[in-house]
Amino acid sequence: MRFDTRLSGMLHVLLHMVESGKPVTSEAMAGYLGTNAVVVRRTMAGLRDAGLVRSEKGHGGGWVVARAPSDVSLGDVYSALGSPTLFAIGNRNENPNCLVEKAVNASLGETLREAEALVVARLHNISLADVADTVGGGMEEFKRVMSKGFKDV
Amino acid sequence: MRFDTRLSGMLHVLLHMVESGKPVTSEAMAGYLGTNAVVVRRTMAGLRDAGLVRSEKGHGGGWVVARAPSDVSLGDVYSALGSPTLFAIGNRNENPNCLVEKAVNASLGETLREAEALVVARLHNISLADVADTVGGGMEEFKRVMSKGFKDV
DNA sequence: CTCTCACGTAACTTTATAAGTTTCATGAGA
DNA sequence: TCTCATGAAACTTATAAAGTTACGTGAGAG
Repeated sequence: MRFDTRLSGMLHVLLHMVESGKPVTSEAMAGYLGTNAVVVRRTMAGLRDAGLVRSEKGHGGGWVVARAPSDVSLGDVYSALGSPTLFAIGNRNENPNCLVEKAVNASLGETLREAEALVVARLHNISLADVADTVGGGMEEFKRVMSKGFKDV
Repeated sequence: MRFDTRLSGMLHVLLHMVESGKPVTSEAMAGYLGTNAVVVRRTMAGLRDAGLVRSEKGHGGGWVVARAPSDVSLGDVYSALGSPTLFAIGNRNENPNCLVEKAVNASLGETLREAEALVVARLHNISLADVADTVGGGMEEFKRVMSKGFKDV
């Protein structure tokens, strides 16, 4: 299975967008991620539909965060991506006739559901602002923007 | 990504092996799983190397569980499979230069590590015997074998 | 008005990996 | 010695994220 890095990637560019304070183009974000602008647009489309970001066409256009960073949780971003499958493992057959397999599914399924609930709860409890606060090193401009509060550009 | 069902599949056949009380062929297990005997052998190889099962060639051969079902945890089986990747999501780049990406990795990584630890702990806390106890419906032979304790065939 | 910038989207290719398949070798017992 | 069963190499298939190509649309700049 190739491993889904959309959440990781989108969080990365969202923080750069907050840092920038002005519209960031798909091309620039593709640069941050070492990927293609089309991949960025495709993935950002979910966040736009969820109201987390807005996009503007033309000169000076690009993407901006549509809410205060303290009001966007990692869980919001995860949901906006369509709540992609969290686990790489799982039950072979979700509706087996075999009683033994049903027992295995129940046991394994319960464990995974618990872990999923934990992850989703944690993600909803961390905001972009929280992550921004943990960015180390001389990011003065970043801290300036954050300390002044978010301006809805 | 195609989703890893080896743990689920192996637990299923292990319980059938316990139920049977005699060697079960790869062919029979492939029947339980709706798959191919070679897939079963390939996957069971890890459990054999970990000492959880033994295999015998020739007439009357097949696979047997090498320990008491109460002494084999789901975590043991997971480890024997090589502790396959648990999550379908993760960080894009584990060793970024970008400070923003480092902050994202730390935040997301911590959440996933916590959930992974929870899953592994839970799996180590459930034995094959525990799962067997939850098998519902008229599995008299199964219960008989379990109540008599495990015979090292 | 038109040129350029930037997003929107469809359609296709690439990549990684579990799963599945084919084939042959080896060893155990009837 | 014939059959059964595992062992293992080598190959194909399936799937979904990621990557690419190509073209359309709307918004400023000049």
